[in-house]
Amino acid sequence: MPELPEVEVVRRGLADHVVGRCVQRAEITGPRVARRHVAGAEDLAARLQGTVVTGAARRGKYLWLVLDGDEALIIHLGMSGQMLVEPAEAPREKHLHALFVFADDGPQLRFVDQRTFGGLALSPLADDGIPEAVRHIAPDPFEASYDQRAVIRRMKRRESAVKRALLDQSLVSGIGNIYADEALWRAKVHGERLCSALTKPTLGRILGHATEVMAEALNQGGTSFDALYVNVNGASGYFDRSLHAYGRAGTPCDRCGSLMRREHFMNRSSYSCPACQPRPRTRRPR
DNA sequence: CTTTTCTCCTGTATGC
DNA sequence: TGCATACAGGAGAAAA
Repeated sequence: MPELPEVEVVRRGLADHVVGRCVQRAEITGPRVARRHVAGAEDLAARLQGTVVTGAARRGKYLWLVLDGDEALIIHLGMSGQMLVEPAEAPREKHLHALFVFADDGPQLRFVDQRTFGGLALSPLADDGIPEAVRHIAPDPFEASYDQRAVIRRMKRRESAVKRALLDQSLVSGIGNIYADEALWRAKVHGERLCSALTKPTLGRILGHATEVMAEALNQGGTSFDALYVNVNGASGYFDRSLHAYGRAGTPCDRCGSLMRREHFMNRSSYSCPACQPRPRTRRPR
């Protein structure tokens, strides 16, 4: 599942293979992929025609192509989205939702998404380089504007579980279920403990571990890049052997040997060590 | 305002 | 073999 490191790998691929090229024609297939583009799929395709891609940027899990320097094509990969750079004669993928043909003779850019949680939209770029449609997302830990002390202050005031806060993209962006579990394992904290019950140094350690584990994943994901295939499988394909918590239910904790457990939280799975990460004593009110 | 739940989607795995 | 069900989960709308 694409979280920040995987999305960054895709961004780098787009920077290498798409920036500097002029869109001759765009096909948007079906309304769902353009559901965040209020004017609709046809409007999106029409407005992409003739634009020049001048940059590829990212905040958290949001990715965008800068068009002619003043507009952004927002790309969200959702759960299963892929950006593929392929020759025109490559067969159409079953779940192909968007196709970009460039004015040069180079390869096409395709958006393929099995579960269609992802999508494309055009959004004006603000002065700070962030598209309007991404403004509600907080900076991710690798941005210059990221202020960890401010994030800690906001977290400390929250009465919700710390894992919920880690997954809240308006607090800090880029962290998904996998890296949240990894950060909590490294920090030896159970995800259902309340933010307000943790000390600021502990909250800082958790955020630091989240940043660290994403940086490590990015280092490994970056090596997997294939010139003609902008990969989205960084976590599942390359970093998974480095995971200590996610998907490890029933296997020994890499730190203490206790058998890792799986619990359900926020309609998804959470993995943790019962010895290193004890549940909070007082059950949260429902 | 804050916090939580629901919903969107389809391929894969599992159980009866 | 076939059918039903669980699961994967990001993010925004809706509800509390």
